[in-house]
Amino acid sequence: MPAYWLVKSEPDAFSWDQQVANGVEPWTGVRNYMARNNLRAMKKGDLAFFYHSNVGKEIVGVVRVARTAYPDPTAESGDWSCVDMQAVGPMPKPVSLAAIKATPELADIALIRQSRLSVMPIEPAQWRIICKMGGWKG
DNA sequence: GCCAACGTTGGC
DNA sequence: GCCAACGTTGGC
Repeated sequence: MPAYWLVKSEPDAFSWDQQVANGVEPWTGVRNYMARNNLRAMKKGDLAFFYHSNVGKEIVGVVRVARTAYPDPTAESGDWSCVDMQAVGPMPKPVSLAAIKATPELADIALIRQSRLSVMPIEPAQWRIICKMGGWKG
């Protein structure tokens, strides 16, 4: 059984459309220890929501971990990691931050509680609720 | 564009 | 090792 995650990207920097166009994409640039540790805990086949921060503020798609953590080639120094993400498909109905905040069952989600974290785990129950909200047929 | 939250840095 | 200053993220 796969684990579930949420990864954030500013669409101005790297958008869902680019992820889809590229197919498999290295998820680089994470420079936060908690987020890095989450990257390192990912297993091949794990699924993650792709969230657009700043612009859109909604979950727009689902990606799969295609390669587990390896040294981030974009890091000039330090002990940083990245994984490879593969686009699985778009959310039929993107799930907005406002909709997540308005859902009592999602009040504890890290997206709200730790708004600055860019890579975070998602509980299976939370994953199912968001999939339902977005019309995702997993 | 502002500002709150919060992680990181650096002086002591 | 503490903590103030600083920088960054990200919602509004």
